[in-house]
Amino acid sequence: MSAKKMNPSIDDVARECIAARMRMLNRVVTALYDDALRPLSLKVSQMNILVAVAKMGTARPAEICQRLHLDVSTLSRNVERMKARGWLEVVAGDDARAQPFRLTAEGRKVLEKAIPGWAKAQEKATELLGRGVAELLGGAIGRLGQGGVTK
Amino acid sequence: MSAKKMNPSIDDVARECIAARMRMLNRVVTALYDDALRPLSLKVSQMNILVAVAKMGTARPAEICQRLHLDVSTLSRNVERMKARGWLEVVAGDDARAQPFRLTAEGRKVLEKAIPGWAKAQEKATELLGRGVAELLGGAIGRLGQGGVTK
DNA sequence: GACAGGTTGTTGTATATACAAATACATGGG
DNA sequence: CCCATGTATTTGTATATACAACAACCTGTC
Repeated sequence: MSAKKMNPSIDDVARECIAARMRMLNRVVTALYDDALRPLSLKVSQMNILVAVAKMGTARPAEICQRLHLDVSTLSRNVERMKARGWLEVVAGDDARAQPFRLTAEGRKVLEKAIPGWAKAQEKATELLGRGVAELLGGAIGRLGQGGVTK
Repeated sequence: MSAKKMNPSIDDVARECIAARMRMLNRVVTALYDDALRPLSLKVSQMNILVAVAKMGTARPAEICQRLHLDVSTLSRNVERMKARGWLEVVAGDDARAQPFRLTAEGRKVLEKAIPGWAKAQEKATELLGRGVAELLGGAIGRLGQGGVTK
């Protein structure tokens, strides 16, 4: 039926575009979590960074970016805001270029306070997306292989 | 195993967070399309709006926003840029508050020139996400029901 | 040990995004 | 007709995001 790879039409794009759907669901899902976290003035984007740093202990920007498929400049600005809030702190390393950082006590506290709200949003998201999509996302991420497609 | 709804830990968030996955893949997938469209100085975000307008003929901002689950203020800025590029034009309506617009000839031309690049990106995205993704995502979107969850 | 080339981050610029507040218009009740 | 209330959009502000250009630093080679 729909054009596979031969001259798709505008209608085909409208009907099939994966980016459009992905982006739309991203907006909806992000809003779900951001709403739940709003009382903490925390957004899910920042929470995800806090989680990554928590897991890594001390992390260099480049490492986080590779894990999250985030541009380094994006992370730079995000970290800037989170340092300003007192959630992250830089720790000197041997390589003077690197700016490795870790959670502060404040950062960990915020992260822990965020979990109940996260859980509520996660439930709603699971219900909305269904098991299939959740698995799909996990599978695709596995297939990315650190820095594959995007790099 | 992993905590269902009782006191999830930071590790649980790291392992399971749907928003994190969705946002990560959104970045990767968006980059796929944006790369393919770069020669046209077009981004997939704008292309999706052009497609929606093309399908609707003449569209009011609020309608598009409902379809795409986009905030009206977001659309307002996007449309502003696309009007400046000569891709969209406003058409007066009976309600003086409304700003219904449609594609210009230029807009349609750009959209059509974008399709081959789109098709290549779509192929890569399909490969990355697996067959049937579009349908899975579509299912979730169907479940949204115009303005449901987000509204 | 100096220089070339690579790596790590930050900064400039532009778009995408949303919330809140302001604006402009419409509409129904007196 | 006028006002109160509601609806459609824009504007102010802040974050998220990426690309390009730059700055700072490391490393291997001669």
